[in-house]
Amino acid sequence: MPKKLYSDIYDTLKQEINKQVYQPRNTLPGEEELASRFDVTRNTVRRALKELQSDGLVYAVKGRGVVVLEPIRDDRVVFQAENTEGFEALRNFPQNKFIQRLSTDVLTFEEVEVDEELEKLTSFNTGDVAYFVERLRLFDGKALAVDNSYFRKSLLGDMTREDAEKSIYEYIRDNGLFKIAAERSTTTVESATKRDLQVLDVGDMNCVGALTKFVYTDTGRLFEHTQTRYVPNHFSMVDFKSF
Amino acid sequence: MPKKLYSDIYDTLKQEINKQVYQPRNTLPGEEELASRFDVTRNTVRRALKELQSDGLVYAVKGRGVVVLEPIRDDRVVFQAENTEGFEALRNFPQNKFIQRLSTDVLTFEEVEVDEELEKLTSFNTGDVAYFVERLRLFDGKALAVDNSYFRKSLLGDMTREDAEKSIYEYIRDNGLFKIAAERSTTTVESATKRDLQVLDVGDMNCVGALTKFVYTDTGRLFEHTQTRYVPNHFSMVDFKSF
DNA sequence: GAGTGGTCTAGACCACGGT
DNA sequence: CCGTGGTCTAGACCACTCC
Repeated sequence: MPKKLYSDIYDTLKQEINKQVYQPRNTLPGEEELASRFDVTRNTVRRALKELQSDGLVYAVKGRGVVVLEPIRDDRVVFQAENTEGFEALRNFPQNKFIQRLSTDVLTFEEVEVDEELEKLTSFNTGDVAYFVERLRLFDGKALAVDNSYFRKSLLGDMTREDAEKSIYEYIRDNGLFKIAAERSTTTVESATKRDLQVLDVGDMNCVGALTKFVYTDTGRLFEHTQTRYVPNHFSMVDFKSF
Repeated sequence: MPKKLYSDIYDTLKQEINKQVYQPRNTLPGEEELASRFDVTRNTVRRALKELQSDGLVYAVKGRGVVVLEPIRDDRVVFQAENTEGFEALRNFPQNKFIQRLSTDVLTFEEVEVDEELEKLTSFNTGDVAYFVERLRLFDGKALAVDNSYFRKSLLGDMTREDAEKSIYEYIRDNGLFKIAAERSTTTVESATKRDLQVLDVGDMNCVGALTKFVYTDTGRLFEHTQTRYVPNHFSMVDFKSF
């Protein structure tokens, strides 16, 4: 039944850490010992441990062992875990209690040809045709974010405004076009533009957070460029690095 | 001479991708073929490929191959690559042309006892003694960021204001106290506080970017909590995810 | 010196994509 | 079907930390 051994081990150890079977600042049992406990090779155990480390739960030190890190209390509010994933993902998040309070307005939907300026922004090629979609994201009717997206038409075929109003990712799946492989994003804080002030409920804030995202298909093609501009005080983005 | 085979392979392939020996949207040679080329096992090749993937250069698809992703043009300005690493790291960045234009002012240096409120913020334990350090980061004399840091005293021993004025990380290294293992950070956009307006050159902006960072020692102890508050339009943070 | 994680080899079988 | 990457085994040797 266990399809992937290492992810079973990962789950088990993660639970045990949360239940304090292994306590912060102590080390886990050695890799050899875990290997015999789960009846797998050391390599498989190592793989699970690596995943725990990239989650920020443990940290391995040569010659000492795998140390359980002290936990961090975090009582963030709206939009905690989400992030570079966009609203589509947010709404499908099972743990998300806010789904019903979220909605989307498609403000703009049009075809544009990529010129030099747009090439600089999107990294698409000059001459490409792209869909430009501007979507307003509402929470309890408040306009908290706006997505400015460009999609390469050559990869999407003929898409309609109605498709965009539902979910573009759903459209891609339903038509079996391709799979999403990866995304690269950068986060900044910027002055609010006139358009921001027009469409977003920024209150008396005069700047916005900006999340710029490039998305790849599984054939290596850059297919989407989205800049999400959002009202301060409502979003957060988490990260973990080990050295 | 090659200490780590996989990182040699990683370097080689990375160069070849940049030189367009392997072009965007094409696949790399198969893992087996690369293994025989570099005269290593497939596992070792896979390790190098995994690293390339986490850099966002390639993406592996089962049954098809390892695809080279189309590159992204990016002409960001000040403080490009840096980020959750803090100013210490920024200044030691070899490629950084701005070093000489950067400086730090220690505004506050004091010992505090952790109470309940501070425990909520820092995840330190009530009753701990911590150093509170407020450092202003200047670029060409302009105050672009302020760091509010708490360090657990029990891990640092007797540190002076002078140590903080140089570099706390240097202090830790020189005294052989411990190694930095990992850090967890969250990024948000927040309203500017009175203090922000006092010390930062925000101009007419009324909000700031906030980067909250928890840092661990290699024995698993949470030892630093820093919130960097920075002026809009000068910073960016990059990220890459694959699915 | 004993025990830990880090690197690497040489095999094997499977799931998936394209033909 | 064949070739691809994904998972896993069963060993080996090394570098490091701690006692």
